[in-house]
Amino acid sequence: MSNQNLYNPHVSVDCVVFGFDGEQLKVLLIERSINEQNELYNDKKLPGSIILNDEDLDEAASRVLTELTGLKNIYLSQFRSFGGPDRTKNPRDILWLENTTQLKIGRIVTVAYVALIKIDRKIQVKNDNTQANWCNLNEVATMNLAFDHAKIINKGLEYIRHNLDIEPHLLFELLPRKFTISQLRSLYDTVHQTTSDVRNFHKKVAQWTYVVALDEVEEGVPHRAARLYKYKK
Amino acid sequence: MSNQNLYNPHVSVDCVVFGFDGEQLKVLLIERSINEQNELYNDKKLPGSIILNDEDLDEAASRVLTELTGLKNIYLSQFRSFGGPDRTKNPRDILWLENTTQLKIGRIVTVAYVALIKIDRKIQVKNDNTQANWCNLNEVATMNLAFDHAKIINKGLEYIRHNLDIEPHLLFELLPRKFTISQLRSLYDTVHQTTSDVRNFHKKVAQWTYVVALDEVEEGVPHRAARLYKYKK
DNA sequence: GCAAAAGTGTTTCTACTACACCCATGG
DNA sequence: CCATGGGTGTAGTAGAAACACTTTTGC
Repeated sequence: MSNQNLYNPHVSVDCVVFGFDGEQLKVLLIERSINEQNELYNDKKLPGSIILNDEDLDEAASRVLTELTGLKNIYLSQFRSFGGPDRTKNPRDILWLENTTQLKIGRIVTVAYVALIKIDRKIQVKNDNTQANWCNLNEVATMNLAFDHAKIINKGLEYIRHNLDIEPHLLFELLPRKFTISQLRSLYDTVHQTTSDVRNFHKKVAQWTYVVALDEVEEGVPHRAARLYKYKK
Repeated sequence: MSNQNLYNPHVSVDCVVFGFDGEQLKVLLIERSINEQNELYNDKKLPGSIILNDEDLDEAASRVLTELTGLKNIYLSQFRSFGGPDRTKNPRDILWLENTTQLKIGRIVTVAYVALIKIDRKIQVKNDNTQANWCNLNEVATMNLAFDHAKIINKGLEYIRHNLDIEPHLLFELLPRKFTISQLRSLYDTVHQTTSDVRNFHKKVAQWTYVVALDEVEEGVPHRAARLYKYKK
């Protein structure tokens, strides 16, 4: 990526990529190494990028995800921008920025997106020396994160919590194409921070016209196999 | 405002300022004149500004409102950023930008805020040659607006529609300190695009502990005077 | 006394809650 | 045959919706 492709080094996008492993929510983070006085310092950051010339914000976020995962058509929603002057106060972050962009950086305003992906889709990191990992959300607080990325993750989580009430279809972006009611309930309860009654939840889902039963059941489980459902329209 | 105060001319804030006149929602727009080939061209724009050095996004939006209205402690909430490369494709907008900032401008990413103010508060425009007017929301579609400001206003309206369900207190930012249940219902229905039943609405409000009745009634009306209420806490 | 808006209760329906047992399957 | 999770119905409660007449006041 050559410098003249860059729009300007003052605006970036960052993506909070959520996944669900059947038990808890995960977030996709990039390993970052900084060579500081000949000592390697490791931490994590959100996938993100400076905005390219002639690129819309949404396009930039979409590009970041495609470069990172090899996937297209990922659910993406802008939720907030962060631009405090103290975002880039940490000397390690400044060092990393200047090494990465080869430019002198003042501060960066970043536009943050939430992305939802099915964790079973195999992620193929295109970029050679980039490593991405799924991290448990409740461990994020104890990890070292670049810039204000911990804050961004929290705001992103708040955002999907609010929006699942309005747009319940967001749930299905996180589930496999064929899923059981248990999986759906587990995800629903994780996001809503509730514990639903099994029977009441079945009734609720039965009224969701966009969840349809398949003539299939799950396989390879050491107990009665659950019916599979899919999301429609 | 001297140029070295400016952060950089690539990031701005714009404020969608809503008011309520008792009948409908209004938005505060700035008159803009552009001298184009010795002909004056007039249109309107949202109040906004480039971000200053060492200024947080929220601070910038707050400053814009204080400079414009003379008021402090206005409800403000960031809702979305706009950064499409075609935002600054209109030659008139480019001309205006260069005249205003005295800088060569590529494109601008703007962070948009919603502000809610009581329309009875007298607005004192500080800036000499700036004129601000309350415009009816349903006339916005037919007016000439700078940049993508029409789109920003629509997204801002969507935002408060969603958020009034979650934070009903937002309503009181738009009403006078003392208000009648009718005024509250009228505003509620305008924002929700509903027509509430009068009795049911009274019952609903009676359960809102943060709406308290005063020992006062409205004055100067040619019919039975309505009781006044205030918002508490 | 009339025009104009304020204020007030009851019934119905709907949506959510609580709660316990039998079923199918693999080992 | 047993351990594990899958699947089902009913009764009670609380919140939303429908609906019409009397009251107060200025003119």
